[in-house]
Amino acid sequence: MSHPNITIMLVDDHPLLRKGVVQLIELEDNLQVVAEASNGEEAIQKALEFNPDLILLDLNMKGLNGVETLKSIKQSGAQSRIIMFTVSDSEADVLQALKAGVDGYILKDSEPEELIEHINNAMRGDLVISAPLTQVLAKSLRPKVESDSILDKLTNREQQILRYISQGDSNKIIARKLDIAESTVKVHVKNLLKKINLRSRIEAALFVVENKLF
Amino acid sequence: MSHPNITIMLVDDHPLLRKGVVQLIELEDNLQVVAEASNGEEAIQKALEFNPDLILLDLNMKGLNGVETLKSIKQSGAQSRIIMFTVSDSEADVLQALKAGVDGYILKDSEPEELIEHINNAMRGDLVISAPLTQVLAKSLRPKVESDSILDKLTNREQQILRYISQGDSNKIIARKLDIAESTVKVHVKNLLKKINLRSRIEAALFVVENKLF
DNA sequence: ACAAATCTACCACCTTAGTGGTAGATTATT
DNA sequence: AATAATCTACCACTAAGGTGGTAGATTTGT
Repeated sequence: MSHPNITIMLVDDHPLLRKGVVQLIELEDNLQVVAEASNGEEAIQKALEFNPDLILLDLNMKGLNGVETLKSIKQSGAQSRIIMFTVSDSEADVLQALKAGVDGYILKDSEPEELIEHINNAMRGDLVISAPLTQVLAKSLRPKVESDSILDKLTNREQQILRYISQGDSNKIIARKLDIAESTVKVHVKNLLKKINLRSRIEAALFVVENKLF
Repeated sequence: MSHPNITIMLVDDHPLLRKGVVQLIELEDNLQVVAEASNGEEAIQKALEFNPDLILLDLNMKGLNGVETLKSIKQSGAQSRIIMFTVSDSEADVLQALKAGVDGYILKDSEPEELIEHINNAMRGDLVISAPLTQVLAKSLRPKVESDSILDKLTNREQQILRYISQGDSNKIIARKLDIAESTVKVHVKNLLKKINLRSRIEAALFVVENKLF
């Protein structure tokens, strides 16, 4: 099954944990730990030296943290797939890692079989994520509840115009689309900015997308 | 354990499936199906009539689809928690439902015990999502690969300024932050807009957040 | 050491955005 | 029927954004 002989580098500042994972991995015929590192700098250097197929990277390390290390390794041109292997299920950590382009995010409290399965899936090209993170991810995609009330403050016309602003339209273009005068558009923009207490249409546009208002 | 006596409405256009789910649910002491509907319109009406604690809503129905029905029920002021119960694991469907504010998204091929557990968790206030959707959600949070190459076209300074633009800063403020003249900032803005072929800083800001560039 | 790219700065000019005010027409609300 | 809110429109003015050009200083690559 799965990939023939996958080479792996382990990055974690706890020797005991590395030992455990190595033992687990070496039980699999097709998996082989070819390098270990105990911090980010070492990881970056060894990634180039050993060019492993896959890197299991701890998130919380002294010195360079996981995300910084990840970015460096990616930038260095190494072809390794990189998986975060960490205890943190905090939204910020998960999102940061995803945005930095990890190929997987696995929690350390996963079952051993799960870890092995995830490794194999990652080498198949999947983006692997520990199942318990589903909630975390879903939440970050949801609109904030509070922001609804802000929309309520705006009249229909203002909401409509805010929608166009958040698409990057200029006042002139909005006027054309709504078939009203540009001066009228300006009035609405002025009023809606005041209502939601923002200083410019850019802030308004960013506000819309960040809060997923529409 | 968990909630005492949860009232549930089932919405699905397949009578057989409803039958099966009803039987499953009625096995639980604290769960009770108080209403069924076979389409969106009926669901909206009965949501108000029976005011169930929880609504299991099919996504693909004739007439009003699940998301539209969801929005209507929410707007009508019903207090019910609403869970999508569907076969679709497509990214578009999941995201649409989340943005519309569902309280859960459960796949129909879940194990019966899972469904029961999800229902109870949802009533505790959790956002419940079937585990197999983790990948789907994670992917939608990732930056698009192609957009990296666009960043490569920009010089360091231009990237830096684009970052500020995407935070809503004006040229004047950017100049202050970088301790350079506003006229210089304008030069960089002019050049970066030309390079990524956009017409205004708003489009640039939106481009950044939509592609999760930083 | 030289060329190319980048960063800096200024200028003039035009466009777009935002503010303050007035004011008529339409739509809800009471 | 009367009031309030909203939508429409215009004006004048200030601020901010964007374009085109020139040009010196610095960094990078060869």
